[in-house]
Amino acid sequence: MFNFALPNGNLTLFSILLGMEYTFRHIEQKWQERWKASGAYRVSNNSSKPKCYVLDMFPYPSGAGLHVGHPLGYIASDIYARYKRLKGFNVLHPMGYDAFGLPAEQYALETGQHPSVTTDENINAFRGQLDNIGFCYDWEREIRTSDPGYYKWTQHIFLQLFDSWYNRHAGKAERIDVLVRIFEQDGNLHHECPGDRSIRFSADTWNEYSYEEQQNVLMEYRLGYLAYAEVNWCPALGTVLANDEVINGVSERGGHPVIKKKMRQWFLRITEYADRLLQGLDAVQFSEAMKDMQRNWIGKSQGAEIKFNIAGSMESIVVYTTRPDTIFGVDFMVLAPEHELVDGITTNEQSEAVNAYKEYVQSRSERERMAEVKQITGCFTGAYAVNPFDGRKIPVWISEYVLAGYGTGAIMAVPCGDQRDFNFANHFSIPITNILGQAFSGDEANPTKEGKLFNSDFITGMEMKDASEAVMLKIESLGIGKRQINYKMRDAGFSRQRYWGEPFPIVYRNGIPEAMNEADLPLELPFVEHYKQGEDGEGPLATITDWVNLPSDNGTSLRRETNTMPGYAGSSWYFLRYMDPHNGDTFCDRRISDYWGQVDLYIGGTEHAVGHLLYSRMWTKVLYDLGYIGFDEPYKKLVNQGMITGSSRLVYRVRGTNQFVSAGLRAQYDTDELHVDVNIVDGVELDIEAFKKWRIDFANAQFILEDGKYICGTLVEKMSKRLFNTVNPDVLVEKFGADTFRMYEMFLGPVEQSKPWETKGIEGVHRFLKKLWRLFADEQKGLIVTTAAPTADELKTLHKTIRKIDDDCDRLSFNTAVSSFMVCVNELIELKCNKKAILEQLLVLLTPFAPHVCEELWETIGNKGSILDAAFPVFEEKYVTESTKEYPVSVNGKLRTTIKISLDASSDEVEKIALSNEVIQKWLEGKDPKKVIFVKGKMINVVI
RNA sequence: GCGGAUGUGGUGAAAUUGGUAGACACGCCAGACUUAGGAUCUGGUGCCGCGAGGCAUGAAGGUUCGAGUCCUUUCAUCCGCACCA
Repeated sequence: MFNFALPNGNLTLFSILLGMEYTFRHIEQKWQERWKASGAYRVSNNSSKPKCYVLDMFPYPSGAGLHVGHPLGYIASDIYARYKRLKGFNVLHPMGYDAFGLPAEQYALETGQHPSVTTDENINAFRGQLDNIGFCYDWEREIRTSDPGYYKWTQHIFLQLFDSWYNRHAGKAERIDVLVRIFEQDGNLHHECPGDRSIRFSADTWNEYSYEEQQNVLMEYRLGYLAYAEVNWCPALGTVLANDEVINGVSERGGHPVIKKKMRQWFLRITEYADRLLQGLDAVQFSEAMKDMQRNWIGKSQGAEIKFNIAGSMESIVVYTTRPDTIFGVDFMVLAPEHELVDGITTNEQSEAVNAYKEYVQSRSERERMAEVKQITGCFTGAYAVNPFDGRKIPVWISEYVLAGYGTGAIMAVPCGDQRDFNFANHFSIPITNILGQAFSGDEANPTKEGKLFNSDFITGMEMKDASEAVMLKIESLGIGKRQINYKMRDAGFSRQRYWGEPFPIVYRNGIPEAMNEADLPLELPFVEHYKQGEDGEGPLATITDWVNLPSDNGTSLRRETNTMPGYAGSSWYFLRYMDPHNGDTFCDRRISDYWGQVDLYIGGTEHAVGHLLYSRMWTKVLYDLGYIGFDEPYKKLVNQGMITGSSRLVYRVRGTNQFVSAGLRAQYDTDELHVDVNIVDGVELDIEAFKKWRIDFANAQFILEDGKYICGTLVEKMSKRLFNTVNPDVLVEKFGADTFRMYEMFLGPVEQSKPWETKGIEGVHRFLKKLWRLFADEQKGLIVTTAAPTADELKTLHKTIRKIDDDCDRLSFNTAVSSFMVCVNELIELKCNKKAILEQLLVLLTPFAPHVCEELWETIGNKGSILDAAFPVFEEKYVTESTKEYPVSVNGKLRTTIKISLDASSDEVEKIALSNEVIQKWLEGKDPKKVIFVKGKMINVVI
């Protein structure tokens, strides 16, 4: 009885669904189950289609779960992945978890629960929330950095770093045994030691070195190496603290003092890659802002190292300066308080003051040291350095604004050209030499790099740029210094005195680190009873003595490394593992990484601008150099999603009472401001009953209302549980559906832009989907789609939309895409269009955004196969071409009227029409126009 | 301190190449339908002005026939800064 067509082409034969309603939850669950059962999102590594790799920065599964800010980037990448699939690409779109980290360990310290247990729980909760939103991830490729099957390969790659050095001549990483052969033949004469430039040795010397001496030298070359560095040590807590956990020099928990403590730790020699990391930026599509941040972080500068002798001493100080031309303006010298020469040059009279100052600096964080401007601190050492050019004696100071890690840890201060030096000189009454002539006012420094020098001996009268070169040549000829390129970037600290991270696959044999046998990987993280740190700042692993100490045969001591790797270890290469996640033989088969290649689109937060991105770029370059992969930049295109801030709601309690006054009336009372859960506020109107139930102490609250309502105050701030302004996506999905939620997140604004969350507007998007639904179905009549031929207007609407959506998706401009869908549906309603030919194309366009409802309607109107693999509609110009244009006509640039004119009209004709227009006539007041500007298809401007 | 981003109606925003500022929504106002409405539909809505018109894209200048868009100066807010992830 169903196989007859009605004469009017109406498809009501399908309308067994009489009373068809948009039951979004039912539809979404149905399709999520079907897609799962059919493996709709499974991705093959073998395909004749072009590939596209769309990646999200994977989340750290925190206990707080997802709030609406998290999925913003995931939704954008999901839409893009689905769009590319419709466009005929084989799309890799995976997801996983950055599962090692401090919060889980902190939680374990507090509750005794093992981090692996809480991490699993958190991951399950995250997964539930992610699934709810309907992402097209291929979950068979899921990775977790804390999974031994994953971190086995993190350890493996670390060993490759340990086993490599950077050959500056070849410009790439090479194996350490290559270096050993070089040393055996030539010593290190042609390969300056990156760790310590003073290390020089010939082949003979090398061959005479003991094993230990050789290993020590090699350590100065390795890309993964050991060195000493300071950590935040909190004696009261017996713990090393993250910067995060230190606030104003004391521990966040308990407020105990924190001091710097030197410890032997692992580092990655990322500085060897500084130049390639800079150059690589030219070949990738990151925002200029992002590239600038990375360039700034790398901080390449060209300058000179100049040696100053200390008067009356055998010591000399090497300073680094980018302005050798200012050498005659040097009025004092500043050493970092940690500089190794400080104690040696300090005079007896000053030693007490210097020691006191050094103690003060010990308590200061690096950021405080750099940011402090109001308070100028420093201490004179009593020593004087001698300017190598004019023999002038200049005082040597120490101050916290000079950092030990940058340059040589010593600067020559030129107060007339550098504001910080100027302030310092002023504060300590150090006389200032003027080498800038009129350009220096005496009131502030002038940091100009253009102009002639005064009062500068042999470079007086020279342009600064030329003077720089002249001084450089002189320094070199005198042998008191050399040209030097410096980087602000430092080698990356790679040790954490923590439990919940990757153990290092390193064993110390009599104190000398050795790589573990690859066959013994992974070195699994052992279970511990407690998460307290070992003695002297060692990680918790140090407390498991029978794990740390290995049995040894011939009296040698064998001890494991007790630190673990930092959070960014696992995330530095995870994009490779997704390609080949189950491979037990290698971290990623070369053929497979050759197929997938670079990540085509990487979406994540700007907070990773420097750290994670630089580290993973470096790892990629190393793996490329060593021949494991065929490309040396991991991410071809990077987009940073903006942060969604919370929009908090405030209530005003009259001080000392349990009475709450509405926002508009609060000025009349003395009130305290309280954050209220945004989920019990509709817009700004408080749900009073829900409020009373929210917390026991509000059960008997009284209210002073305006117009019968309680209106809340609003405040935009960070989204955080503490401020009761988090919104759980689950709640919105339940109420409006995943499709609405996805589209609303996109509708909020450009993906890259930060914006406050406002739940209220979601109804507009939900209304849109209901309107879309009603193009297909009527609640009484059921399905109303017809097979009638579309009209020109309908085709025009459709094709305008195809062009816009295609373009917007390509540019990731999803907010404007959603608007275009709304415009399209509004127009189709206006046209009363229920035609299958139009609507099914619209469904394909929309399916990346609202996959569930589109699949449902796709099936309902009788299509076979999933809409996920439909072909993206093809735009045809002929349906949208116009013959006339309503031109805006301005007089002197101000819009006065619009006139409809044929697009074929010549400029003479257009001018005639415009000038004869009565509105324009009025403005002309009988005069002749000076000129008429006509831009075809755009506008007309009459200049009087 | 250094670096980055953002300022457009009551709100989120649009304006892709210098060419009709405020599309699309939220909210608000008025109306229709309804037993009902937190459903649906229709109309209106930047500000000032009765109107003609004027004023409007953080502020001040500039370039241009024409500036939200380009240039200079400036103010405000937010974010990052190496052990949070």
